[in-house]
Amino acid sequence: MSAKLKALDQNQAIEMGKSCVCFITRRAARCITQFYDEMLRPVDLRSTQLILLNSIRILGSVSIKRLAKAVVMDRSALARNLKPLDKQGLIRIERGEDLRERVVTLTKLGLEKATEAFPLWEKAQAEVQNKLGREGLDTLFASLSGVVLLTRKK
Amino acid sequence: MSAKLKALDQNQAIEMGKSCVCFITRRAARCITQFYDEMLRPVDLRSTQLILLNSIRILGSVSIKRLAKAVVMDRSALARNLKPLDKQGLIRIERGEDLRERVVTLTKLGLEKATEAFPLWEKAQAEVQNKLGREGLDTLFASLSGVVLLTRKK
DNA sequence: TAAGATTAGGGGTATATGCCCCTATATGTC
DNA sequence: GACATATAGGGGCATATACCCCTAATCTTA
Repeated sequence: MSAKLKALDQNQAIEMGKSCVCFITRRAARCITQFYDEMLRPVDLRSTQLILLNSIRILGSVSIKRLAKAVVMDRSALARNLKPLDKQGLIRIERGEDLRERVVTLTKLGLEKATEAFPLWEKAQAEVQNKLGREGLDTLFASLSGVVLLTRKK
Repeated sequence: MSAKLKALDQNQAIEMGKSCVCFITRRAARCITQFYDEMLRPVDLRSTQLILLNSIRILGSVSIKRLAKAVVMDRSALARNLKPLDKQGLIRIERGEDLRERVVTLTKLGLEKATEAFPLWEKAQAEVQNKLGREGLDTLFASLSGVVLLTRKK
């Protein structure tokens, strides 16, 4: 801080509060996460966890690195998020052929869990879709996907 | 789990992976947060922290409860998020007239910090806006605001 | 093939976030 | 004014998330 700046005024503050993409996106993520979490409570899974189980279901046996890339998440954060799933026996984590790698696999129990969760997810999804309308949902997706692609490194 | 369900198949899994509003929103929030965080690094503030400082700047002295409502966040989560700001002397937390309340106020240092951060925020914001286009940004806002309003309790 | 470069993960540290339950304080009612 | 109720926060617990740095394993190249 070299030159003395004119202090942030109320108008600037309001502009930031109203238009900040980071704020609005995080806020929405909080709300939506709570909503899905609530819907998933009967099967004792958080939405974040279902997302991971489902991603593993899609990818099959997959390294941490590749899974992290698929869900666009920091590797070490992902590794930590996998721990509760491992502890509950929903996934298995083993050394890969390449000994540097850890390979993550869905267990039988994990597949069952995802299977139970699916209809609940569908219901949550349907409600949100209902509220936003088909069109609203499409534009939301387009915007958010755009954001991911454009701010993502590498 | 009473009746035996048919196991989640690949198509269902892919549908969930592609269309889950929770997933896509969280993913976008992660990316955008990283982007803003990086831009704000020179002033040693995280985007979440700037959002809070700015909200306090707008509201003036404000109780935890009211601030939480303003940013649509869990009270206790918010209280915790305020701690690092308090520790750095950017805000002050005092008992209110109503002794149940804690009143949060921006300090001189906090205002300075927000002031320094503002141009960096503007730059980040401009870049995102640039990428999405004015229109894209507007629809994004409309959708995400809609989501917040509709999933919010009370 | 041995030395250097690259890659995959893990651990440390810090923050962000929510739920539940407990305590302190107010408020409202008889 | 005493008691029931409602409200504001705090603490415990668990998870989510990122960055940095370290180690182990693999790959590249002289």
